[in-house]
Amino acid sequence: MQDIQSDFYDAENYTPEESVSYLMKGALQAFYKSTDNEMQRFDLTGKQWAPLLLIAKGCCDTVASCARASYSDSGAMTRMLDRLEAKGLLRRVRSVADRRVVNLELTDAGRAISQQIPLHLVKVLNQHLRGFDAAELTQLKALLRRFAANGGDANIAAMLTA
Amino acid sequence: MQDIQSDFYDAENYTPEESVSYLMKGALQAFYKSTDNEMQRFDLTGKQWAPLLLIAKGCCDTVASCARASYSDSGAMTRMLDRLEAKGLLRRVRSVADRRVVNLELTDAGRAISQQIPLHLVKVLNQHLRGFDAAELTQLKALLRRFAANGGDANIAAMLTA
DNA sequence: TGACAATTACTGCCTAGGCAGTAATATAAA
DNA sequence: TTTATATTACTGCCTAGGCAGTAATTGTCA
Repeated sequence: MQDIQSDFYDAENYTPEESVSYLMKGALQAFYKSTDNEMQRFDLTGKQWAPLLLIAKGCCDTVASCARASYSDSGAMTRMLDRLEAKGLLRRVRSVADRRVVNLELTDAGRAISQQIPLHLVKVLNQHLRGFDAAELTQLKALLRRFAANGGDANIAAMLTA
Repeated sequence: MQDIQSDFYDAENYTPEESVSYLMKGALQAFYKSTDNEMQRFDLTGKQWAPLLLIAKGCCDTVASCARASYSDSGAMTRMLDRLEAKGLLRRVRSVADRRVVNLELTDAGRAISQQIPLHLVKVLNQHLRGFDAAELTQLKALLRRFAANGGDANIAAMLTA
């Protein structure tokens, strides 16, 4: 069984400016800067809106499921939810069906903000996609999905439990 | 002057799974997981190799320039360099030409490791690029550059001083 | 020259996340 | 039922980074 794939990068000629991971970091950094500016109106940081939106969209309703949806872990998510709970945007409700589980519910204030978030989030996304055509966006999303899926065993395991 | 660009995302139909930023976060997260595994042999985390490589490649030689090259700030870079200095991989040398500046030099140990880093870094990159063809990689890099460049004024200002 | 602005490295205080545990609970296998 | 395994939320300890402020130094310009 022979190797049919080509190697794009080699150690001798590596430069950060041509590294796809370096460019990806720059792109995501720019996006976070933009969301941070945009979400200041809600007294939210550039990352705190994400769990709120995931909960509001029904993508997750427990600490563990929110952590998985955020590519994070339950420890980090516990503390993020502490901050959001301290701001009065959500509350923890111990599940009666499974007493290990803490169910997450948005408060009225959290729901009010969550309804506004997509408006400003899509504004940022569209801003960063200025000059793109539909095919380019589709292509970018597909390439990112393939890049992520090509991880090691750890990532595959993470995907299986997601 | 009319708006000639189309909006790809709208608030009503937004879903995380189709969001390019969500996919980008997942892709970069997978990459950091891979580098973290790969750099354990050097007793380095998935992020500590980056400043070492930037210095070794001559991309930066002061705290401020390393911070800019890392999309970071001088405060965060000061502490990152503290950790690398504590590991004996680099040293700080006060500049005589400009006494505000601290020049960064790799130690022998730091140089030895830095020479090995590209080998393992390109292994990770090529792994995540499995199944890509050359055109797709070129396209991905170009799209990421455009996405990053479409930031707000803050990002433009950051680019001008970079 | 002297006043002012800019830059550099650093610090404190905060948000954010990874990892290895822990106790409580649930599930599966014996 | 008992035993073993898995899952959940959480905690402590660490790395990592953003932001505002500081003192020292340099550059600019009146």
